[in-house]
Amino acid sequence: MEDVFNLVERSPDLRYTGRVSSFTSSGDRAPLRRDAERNRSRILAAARTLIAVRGLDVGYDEIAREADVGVGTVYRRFPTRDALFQELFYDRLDAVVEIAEEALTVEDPWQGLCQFMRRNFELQSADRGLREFLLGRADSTELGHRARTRIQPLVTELVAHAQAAGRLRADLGQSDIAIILAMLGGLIDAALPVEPELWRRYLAIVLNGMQCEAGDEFPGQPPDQPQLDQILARWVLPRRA
Amino acid sequence: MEDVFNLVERSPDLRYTGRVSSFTSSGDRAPLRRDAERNRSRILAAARTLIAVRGLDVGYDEIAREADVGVGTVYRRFPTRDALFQELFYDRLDAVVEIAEEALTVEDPWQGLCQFMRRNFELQSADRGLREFLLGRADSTELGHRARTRIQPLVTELVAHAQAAGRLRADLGQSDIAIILAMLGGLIDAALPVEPELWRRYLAIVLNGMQCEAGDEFPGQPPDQPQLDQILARWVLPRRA
DNA sequence: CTAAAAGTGGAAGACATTTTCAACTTCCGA
DNA sequence: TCGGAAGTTGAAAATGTCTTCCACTTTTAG
Repeated sequence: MEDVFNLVERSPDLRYTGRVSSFTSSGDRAPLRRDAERNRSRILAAARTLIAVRGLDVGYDEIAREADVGVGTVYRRFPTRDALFQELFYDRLDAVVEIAEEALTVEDPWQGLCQFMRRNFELQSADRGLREFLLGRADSTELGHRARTRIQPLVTELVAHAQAAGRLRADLGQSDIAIILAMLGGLIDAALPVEPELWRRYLAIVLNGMQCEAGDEFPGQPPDQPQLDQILARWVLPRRA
Repeated sequence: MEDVFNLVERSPDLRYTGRVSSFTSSGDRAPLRRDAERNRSRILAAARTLIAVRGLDVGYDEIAREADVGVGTVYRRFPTRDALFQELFYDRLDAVVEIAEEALTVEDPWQGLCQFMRRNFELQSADRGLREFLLGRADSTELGHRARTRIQPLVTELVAHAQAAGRLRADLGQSDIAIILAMLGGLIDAALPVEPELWRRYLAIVLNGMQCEAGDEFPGQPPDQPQLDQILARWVLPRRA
């Protein structure tokens, strides 16, 4: 049987592997005292671990405890949550972009789209914070905006190719993909500790439904950009600003 | 074009229409003083409105203000949130059951299943609290348990019929329906104020994917009962116990 | 080595919400 | 009508976070 969705083979591991702060958007910040730099790294390491497991809502006090540092130090270094997220997720964006670019090189454009979605979830399964960030902060922060402008065109292209190849239904748009990613993201959150691979099943169902072969026209339209932004911004309502 | 999903016509309105506390699970409680009874009704009415719009997380103080009653009164009457939810949602269950039973009488079993899902969302669109209750409290409370034992067999039957008719894929189970309902429920939450009917589009996609005609076998298995319970219980993590 | 600058910790204050309770009010039955 | 049980109220205590602040420590430059 042809594996239409390419859902059985696993992708090469894309989890975070090192490099805590070598070069980021704020890589040009004023140099810190040696002890301060050390603490900064410990805070980032602690935050990375905690946020990957428990999401964006972990308290500063908990990060401080894990990093073996006072709360005040965390506030001094990252006065806002967004400053922290910026450091944490800046380079993770490249991983997503890479996934999309690689998917564009796949011979069969439909397989490419499937692969993009699959790898996306494999990446996000390992990092709840990243998932919440990409969904909930879609456009509200500097980094969120950068994420969108880098990733969205690639998705649009993936969609167009798959449609040109006659495999993806013509009445689907780039924003439909975003919505579907968000829908399945919710499932990952809920199912992760129980059955971490369950999303593959429902991704397969959805992909099956997106193919050309069968069915009537889908009701409604793909949401336009402002709608999409609003919807995504509301999806994971972050308790803490 | 045949309207496979029957997604265009709207169902008759099933919103809550009256009867604040005539007979419920605790309909046999000791009689209250007249003023107490009146306050109780006002609290329930206020809570119903607020919770339908804003979800299960509205504070007691806000309910009290809306009901024009002291906070203490709310606590006296409903010492736990679950006691309140019990009153609020007891009869809403019947609406869901009714939807399922009606769907079972539809001639084409596939149409029946589609209709069940569609009406379910129409009901839940109007009541965010109900949605959160049905998802998040799946089995943790008395009423939640009752909900499951009443609704689940009906869904199982709907699924079996649709499969016997050769329209629903054989590798789908009752619990898959539950997961899909939950996935789309998340979308409703996010999209309601922006584009309240958007869920119809993605329901159509999913239903399309669930039909027999195309595609390989779906990976994995439908989750079993304990898995499903855990997953649903985690889906909407309620801030307040 | 020393002094100033930079950095630190964590108690205390601010805040938002939940829960209790003692003084007060209303209702019911005799 | 009246006594007392039932009910109400809202201020205050409890709770759980988030954020600030300053006396103290560490680093660095000279």
